[in-house]
Amino acid sequence: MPGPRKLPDRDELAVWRDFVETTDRLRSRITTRLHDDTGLSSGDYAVLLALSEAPGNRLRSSALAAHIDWERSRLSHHLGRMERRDLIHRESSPDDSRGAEIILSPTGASAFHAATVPHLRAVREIFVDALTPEQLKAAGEIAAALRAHFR
Amino acid sequence: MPGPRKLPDRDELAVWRDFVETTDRLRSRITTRLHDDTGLSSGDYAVLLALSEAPGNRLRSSALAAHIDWERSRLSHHLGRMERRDLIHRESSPDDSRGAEIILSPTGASAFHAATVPHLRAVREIFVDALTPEQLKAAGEIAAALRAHFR
DNA sequence: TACCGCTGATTGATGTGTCAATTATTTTGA
DNA sequence: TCAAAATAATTGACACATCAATCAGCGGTA
Repeated sequence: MPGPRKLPDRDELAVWRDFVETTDRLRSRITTRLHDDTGLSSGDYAVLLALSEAPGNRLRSSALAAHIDWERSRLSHHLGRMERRDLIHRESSPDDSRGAEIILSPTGASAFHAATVPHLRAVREIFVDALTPEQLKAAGEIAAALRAHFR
Repeated sequence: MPGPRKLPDRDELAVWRDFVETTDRLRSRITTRLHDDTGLSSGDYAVLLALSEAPGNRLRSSALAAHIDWERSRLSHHLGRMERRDLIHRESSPDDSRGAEIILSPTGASAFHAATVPHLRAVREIFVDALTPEQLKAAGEIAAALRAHFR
């Protein structure tokens, strides 16, 4: 009687390879399309979306990081690049002078607004339209199962 | 009568966001685990796998790029880093002196062999074990549908 | 054979992600 | 009160991805 299987079998491994490779290309298609259409990276888009939804279009850096689930250092570097392009700017926080407030700039707001429709269109064309309603539902369930397994 | 929908609806968008975010984390978990367990990145692994399976453990750079479906420039940069770590080395091709032969080094071969079991174990634990057999099958079908849609 | 275009591969610039170390400020507690 | 611990954020170093530009060698053709 065999013990618990430790390694994936041939079929499971094939599904894994297909799945990673395909989801990788999927992301790459969408982000390339976003960049070509709008000049924004997916990181830019995530930051701008969060700021757009924030009251006053401003967030503490740590709150922003928590909201989009990024490491602080990643965010810091990214904000530096976005600030150079004038998409956001930074102010020091009045209540805690070690904190920084990130503010959506007019340039950033208009870039975001110009990006949203083309981006959503790309999501529909590249992702949603590729799947049947059942497959779309299954995709949601698979994502949920994987997340639940990330103890 | 409405024309063809152009944009995803609320539910479709929610599935999209869940799906990308989750597959992103999935990849990140697996690659972090691979790196921690073995010192290899997923790029390293892909290159070493291809060389291990090649006759004589060597491939023309262009053949390697085609095999793992990478841009040439990406591969060139990556091989430079791998060469510095002595995982591979390069020779100029005898028949066409523009060409480069990429050769698996002993260090590279043993790193790859030491990595394969831990890597497959991680794939099982993080991916395969998270899904029911039906979900795994659905994942394969979703990947196939997405790829088919990448005209 | 001498030129010109094509191909194989590398390079440099820039953007991105991660880790470890650092700086500045606030909080805690003896 | 004041030194140590905790917190907010940045920085530097490096790996990685993509794009455009470059370089060397091959091959066809006038």
